[in-house]
Amino acid sequence: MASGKRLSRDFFIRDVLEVAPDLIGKNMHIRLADKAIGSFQITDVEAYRGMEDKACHASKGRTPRTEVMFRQGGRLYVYLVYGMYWMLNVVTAEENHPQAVLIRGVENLSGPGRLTKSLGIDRTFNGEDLDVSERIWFEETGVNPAFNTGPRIGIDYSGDYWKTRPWRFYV
DNA sequence: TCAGTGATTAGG
DNA sequence: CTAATCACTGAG
Repeated sequence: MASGKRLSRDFFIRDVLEVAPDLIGKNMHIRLADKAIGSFQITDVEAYRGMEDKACHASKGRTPRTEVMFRQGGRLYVYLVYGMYWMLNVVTAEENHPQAVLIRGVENLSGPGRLTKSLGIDRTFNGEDLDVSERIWFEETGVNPAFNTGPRIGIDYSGDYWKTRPWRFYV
């Protein structure tokens, strides 16, 4: 597939368990504080899948915070955790299928909280449309790095079944 | 191992 | 209104 092409809505309107591993090796482009566009290859993601997934915020139903996850895929879901860290997620699937991919890391930036802090991602990115945004989007690269799978991080509260789903994908 | 930090949510 | 919870990080 050609590189340098923006991933359009159709890429994200698929099941999160297809989209999440597919994002490994793709480039995230973002307008930085100095106005330059940075390009970062994605290395670490997690899938959160619907209302039945007890680790997914949408499992508690539709709330103001989770509203964007219920929309059609291709937008960002950004929220604050522990009063300090913004988490960057990409909404996937069709409308009313609340799913999202947490971007845990990109090349040279490990950890979801450190990533957003470094790149200047905050609440203003919540709901951003990845089809048309001029400050953040994803691009095809043509590379498909080998990756590992494992349980998701920081969701011990979700019970034995959900906390052991191997829905983390990382290089 | 554990405190920091404040938005979000359920409940009274 | 109160209080619990939290998809994390860095210090010790």
